[in-house]
Amino acid sequence: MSELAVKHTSQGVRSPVGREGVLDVAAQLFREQGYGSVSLRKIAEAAGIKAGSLYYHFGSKDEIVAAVLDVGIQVVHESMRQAVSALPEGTGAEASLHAAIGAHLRALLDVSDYTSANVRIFGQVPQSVRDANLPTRRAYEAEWDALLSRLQQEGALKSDVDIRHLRLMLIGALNATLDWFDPDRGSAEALSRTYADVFLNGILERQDT
Amino acid sequence: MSELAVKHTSQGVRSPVGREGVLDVAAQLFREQGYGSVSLRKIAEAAGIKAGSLYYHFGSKDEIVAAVLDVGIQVVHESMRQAVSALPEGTGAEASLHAAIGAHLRALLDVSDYTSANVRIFGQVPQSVRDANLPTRRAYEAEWDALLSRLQQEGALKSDVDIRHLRLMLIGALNATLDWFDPDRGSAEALSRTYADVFLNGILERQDT
DNA sequence: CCAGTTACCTAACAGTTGTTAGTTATGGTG
DNA sequence: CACCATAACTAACAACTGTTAGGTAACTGG
Repeated sequence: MSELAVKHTSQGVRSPVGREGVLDVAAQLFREQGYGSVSLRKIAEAAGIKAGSLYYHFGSKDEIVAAVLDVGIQVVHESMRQAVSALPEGTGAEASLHAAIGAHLRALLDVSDYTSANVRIFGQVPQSVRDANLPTRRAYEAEWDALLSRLQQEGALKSDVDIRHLRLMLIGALNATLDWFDPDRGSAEALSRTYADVFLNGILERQDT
Repeated sequence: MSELAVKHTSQGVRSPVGREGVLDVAAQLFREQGYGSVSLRKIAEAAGIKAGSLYYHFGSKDEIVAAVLDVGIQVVHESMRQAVSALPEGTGAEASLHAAIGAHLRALLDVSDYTSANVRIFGQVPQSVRDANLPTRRAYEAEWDALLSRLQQEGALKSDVDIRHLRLMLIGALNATLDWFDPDRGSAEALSRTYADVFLNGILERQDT
């Protein structure tokens, strides 16, 4: 069930688990159980190999978790970048933000064990591992800041909101969904509509229209 | 430095660390380092006693962390409940929500190691410990739902927003501040103003006033 | 002054952890 | 066929984990 193990292709060729197989399994375990309670022996067992064998592919546990963290950001970054740049030129602020929010939530909730593992365990890993992940994170944050700044300069966003602050609030709120989101009770799609609406228009009843 | 240890009062009476001293120290360590990397020996050392002695006050490590988690919610619950009920009758939705948000953020960022420890480690502790903390959590969540429902029934909040959803989004965004908030770069007070404004009015530029 | 309670200490246990060294089986290449 | 890189395996290590049993010093009520 949980064994990737040694599969045989149609040619009868022994197909090794390999570095990627280990990372896939590690990302899934980290997402499900957090950092502290996932030992190298658990990762190895789920991958269908023995603990010592992990050291053929990686130099340490830190190296494994660092790789998972980096891929996690890269996936959501690429997803968000692409979603926004695919929009027709002159797209309004509402649609742009909605696209970015949707991409982030889909990567987090639907698509990637790596991204959800990153959000889940980043606060649990050793300082050195966190530091190693920082450059990748900063690149993603810069992408958001660029989008928000652009919208603000176009006059679509209030001029008095601090961009960094807004980004922290937004991504913080999105990432928090990981703690309670249940795919059986709603889609990431629907969620992103709700979030975009609240952030753009607020929750106060108004007498315009 | 980090030793509570055995202090002497003015009468020369030996004052023990005691159950509360242990919990105080444990809450601080959990807040700073997370759950997994705080061992009983670390807690004991920081409290100025030996690891085995912890079992005089507690039956297990789970019992310690469970106590920390419960107190954490109780503190923020009491803080929020009191802030809202202290408002003059007939206070508007904006002021009410601002008070509740401010109370939550102050407990989280200024006041309590217990509350911040709860937010930080809840996702890291064993399932059984999480379950034990659930009733206390639910009571706090119910307090928020009551407030939001009241405001919605008064017509102050849009009628189409789901209360549970809104509460999850709001508390999620507030708790996420723990990951980046720096008391040297701003106050919890100022933060709560920003958050209340964004949630109530949104970030879109409008042409009213 | 004695008995009892409170709050600690000492020393050890069994299990788990990340990690290492040395070995082995497989499949492609000259 | 011989050679070699790849990708595993086995077995052990020292350190650390939560936990337990039994002992001890100090203060308190009778």
